[in-house]
Amino acid sequence: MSTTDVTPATEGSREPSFRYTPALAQEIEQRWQDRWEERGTFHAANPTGALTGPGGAAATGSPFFIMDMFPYPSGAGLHVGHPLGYIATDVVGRFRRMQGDNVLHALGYDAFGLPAEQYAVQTGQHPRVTTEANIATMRRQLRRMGLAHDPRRTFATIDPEYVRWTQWIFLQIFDSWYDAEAVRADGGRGRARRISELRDELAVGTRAVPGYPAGTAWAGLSEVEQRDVVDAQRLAYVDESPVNWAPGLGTVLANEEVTADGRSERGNFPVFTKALRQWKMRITAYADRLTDDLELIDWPEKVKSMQRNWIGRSTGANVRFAAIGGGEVEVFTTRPDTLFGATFMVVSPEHPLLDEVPAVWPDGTKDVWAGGHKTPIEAVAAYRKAAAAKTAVERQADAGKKTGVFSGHLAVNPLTGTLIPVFTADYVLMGYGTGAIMAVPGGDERDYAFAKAFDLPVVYTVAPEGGLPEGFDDAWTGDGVTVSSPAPDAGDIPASDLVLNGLHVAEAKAATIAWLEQRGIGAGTVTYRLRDWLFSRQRYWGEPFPIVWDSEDRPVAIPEKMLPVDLPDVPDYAPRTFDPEDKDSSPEAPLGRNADWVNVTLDLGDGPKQYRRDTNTMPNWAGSCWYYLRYLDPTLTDGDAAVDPELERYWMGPRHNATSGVAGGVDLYVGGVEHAVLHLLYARFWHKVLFDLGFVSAVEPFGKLFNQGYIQAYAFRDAHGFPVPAAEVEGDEQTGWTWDGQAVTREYGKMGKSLKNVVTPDEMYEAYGADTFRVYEMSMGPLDLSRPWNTRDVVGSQRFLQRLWRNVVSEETGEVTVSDDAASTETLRAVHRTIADVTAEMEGMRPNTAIAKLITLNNHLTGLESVPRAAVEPLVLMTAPVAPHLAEELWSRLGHTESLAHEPFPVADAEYLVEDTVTCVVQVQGKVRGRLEVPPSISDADLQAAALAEPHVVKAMDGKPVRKVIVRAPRLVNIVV
RNA sequence: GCCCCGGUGGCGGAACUGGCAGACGCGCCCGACUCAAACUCGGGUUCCGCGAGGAGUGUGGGUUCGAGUCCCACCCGGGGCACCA
Repeated sequence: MSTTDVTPATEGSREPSFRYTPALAQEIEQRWQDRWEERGTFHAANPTGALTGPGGAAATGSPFFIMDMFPYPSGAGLHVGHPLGYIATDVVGRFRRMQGDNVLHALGYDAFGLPAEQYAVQTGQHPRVTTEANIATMRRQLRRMGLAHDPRRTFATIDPEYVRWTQWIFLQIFDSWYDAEAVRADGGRGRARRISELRDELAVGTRAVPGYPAGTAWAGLSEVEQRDVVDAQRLAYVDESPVNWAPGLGTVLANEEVTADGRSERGNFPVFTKALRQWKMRITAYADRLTDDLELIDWPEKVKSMQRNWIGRSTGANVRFAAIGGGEVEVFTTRPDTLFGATFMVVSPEHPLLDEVPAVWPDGTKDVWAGGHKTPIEAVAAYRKAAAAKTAVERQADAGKKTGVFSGHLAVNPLTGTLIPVFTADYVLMGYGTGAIMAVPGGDERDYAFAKAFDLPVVYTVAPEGGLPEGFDDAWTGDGVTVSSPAPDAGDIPASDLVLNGLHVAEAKAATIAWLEQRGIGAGTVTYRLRDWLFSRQRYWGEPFPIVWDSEDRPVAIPEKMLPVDLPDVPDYAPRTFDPEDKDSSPEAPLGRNADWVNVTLDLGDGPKQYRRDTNTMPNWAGSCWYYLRYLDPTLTDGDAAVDPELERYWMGPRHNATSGVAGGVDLYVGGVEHAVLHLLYARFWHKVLFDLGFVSAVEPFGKLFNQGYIQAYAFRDAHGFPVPAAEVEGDEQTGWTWDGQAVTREYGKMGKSLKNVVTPDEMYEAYGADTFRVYEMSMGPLDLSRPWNTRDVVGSQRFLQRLWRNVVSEETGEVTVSDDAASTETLRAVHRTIADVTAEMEGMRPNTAIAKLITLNNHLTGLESVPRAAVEPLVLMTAPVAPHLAEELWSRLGHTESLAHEPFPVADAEYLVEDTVTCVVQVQGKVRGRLEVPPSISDADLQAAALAEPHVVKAMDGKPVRKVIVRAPRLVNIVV
């Protein structure tokens, strides 16, 4: 290309004709974007198949798979905060490509889901129409940013060919069960196996029939009974159980989509617990692996701990307490060692023990226990009714207040033989553990509060930190971690043959569990907070289930050949919503509105039969659970699996030399922290099922995860509290802020239309160009930190690029001004120092400091009489990841005909990294008093002598004798007097 | 309440394993160019002090020859979890 095809910046001013202005930047940027696309510059080469590199090139270099959390194409459009992560991954990807890696980077669209559907309902257009329009807008905005994506590998989760594979994966999960004993490929125990293998084992009798008495013969069951047994084992199953129902949304939700205060994450509607027949996924079978394998991956500790908390594994013991009058109550406790102190029990209001209670209050019932009721039957019925009527919100609000009532049941503490009362109270949840607890008020705050409220005895069994409470004898020798049997005067507790005195908690737990197991009244066990994933939604805009229901009302898989099951045209795709508070309402699926679609005659292998289609759709998490696999080969339309195993092994297989390490997976996955327990947990679960079934070789889908921060913005409000356009506000921190002559107040937070503080990428392209925008976003601060957007500051990035341009091209003539004379040693040192630093900063994903070093070098070149080629070419190459268009343009003007995208990143020459002299700091009493220019190789003794002779140092020592000298040659000497 | 981050100039932020605090940028000040302004370019810019010098990384203690960095206690800000036995 020549220099003459550049449009000079005119604007009617006397600005130099060839200055790097926004207009010139835009021209350069669009030209290079077109060129990249024409040449396929960023095509990533697969090791096999049709997807080759630029010009049909084969795959070379180490595979590096980099990914963003793909966007949701909302109608609102992008603001400058959205692309931060995309620019960051682009910078990393471009850097790695220049280092010789085979970089796979593309972007798809997560396009099913509630907001798209709501937007469509509002605008009266079909969601497919609005969604595709939104995707087109977003593609345009993102292309204009110059992202080095492989354009052949983009897709949307709503594409029929994508839906086909989403449904296919569902069917794999449906066709699997979890064998906790089976050995899997990575050596651990427990994996998904095919349903056919379960049937075979049941048929030959090597596996007992679950849910039936031991010895039940499989052949003795009817066909329907057999199907029910098998269906109950599937990893995707239908189950009637209490689920989260949001009438205001018109759909049921997963636990992960409900906030702590009992509202829907989307829309903030109240959520009620309602028993409904719904699809679930058996994610609980993977609870241990989902916890343990966090150790294998390079993720932020914060996200790992959020997942650990969500899964909530706790180890302890189940203990059976015999109830008076027959039966028993099993409890779960994490502290079996405190069994001595269990002075009462509490069961959840939903606990089956309460279905039968004594007719009269037993002897010893205190008035406060009975709650004013004449009989336990009356008391328990009243309490259960009240508890059932409580909403999650009320229950949350009452947390801490202890309510409950005595059930009339008495049980025996197996360790002490003491009779203890069984209460029911809503602080015990049916959904956790066994729905019953042994209450140890001496060790548990909640139990203590309950004991105080109901006048129950308190027995301490563990020495608290900071000394012994009154009433304890010398058995308490510990420092807060010893346990003991209760002190002799702690209550009417008979002695036991289990003595824990003096043991540490862990030892005491183990001893108690051994004692319980020996007597067959308890066992060590593990409990999880995680519940199975509620997978069906009563919405239109999602993947239909590839399931039909037969005449026996049992689910039947649609054969793979018949996929995808497309969304039907329905008269009305709006969800059936209800009064948000109407908890008696029931979900109604929009897909049920098309009877012709629902009722079908299909030949599923045994002749044409009548079926009813499942009318649920999948949650929008389904599409994001496997999209990383789709990038590997988005053209795959048929075959036996959603991804070619060879491609998966190449891009994602376990490898020790990549950041993803032994677990394999995507090498770098960048996105917001908001998906810590939703998308990231669900995707790991699906991936592990696919691993068990042999479709993928990586143990984990995402080897390295990075959470980028958010770009936030200032918003301004007038005296009435109404937001005013932030762009028109004047003033600063000192003077205060005004808009249209009136004082306004400033606040800091999100960017949004309602706050009138949105800045769009399009505005940035127009006013500065994409490169300046990219450099600004990357130089604002560390990538994982949230920071405020300040349009005022963008000019700094523009000046940097302008100066870089001027170091190569004359603003007056447009001629390249670079000198081919040799560069000075000083300049070469600056260049190679910068190469070393920038490489390190880029490898550490710190573009902000990398840019600072680039600017420093550029400023150095600016000060030279003429800019040597040997200095500016490395600088241009190093700038390419952050400002690719300008770098390409300069590279081309410097006489290179190929794109620099695949040009090797500069490598520092060690010769120029050593200095002739270094500055040695001389401290007296730790304060800097003098400086010495010394050779780097100076000996400790020479340096000490020089330091002690330095005039400022001598003065500071003030004639005092030297007590000690610390020498860290060649950088530092500290003299102690 | 528990857990995890963070607190450095007027602002965004630098500072590798403890070793010159404030890189780079914004803003501001001074100067050059200009009739003038903008742009651009050069210089300065932690605070106090004319100066020598002194103080300084949320607060208070500690370890160390030496602490933004390590330890203890506390304050403030952000995030996560929260009656999970």
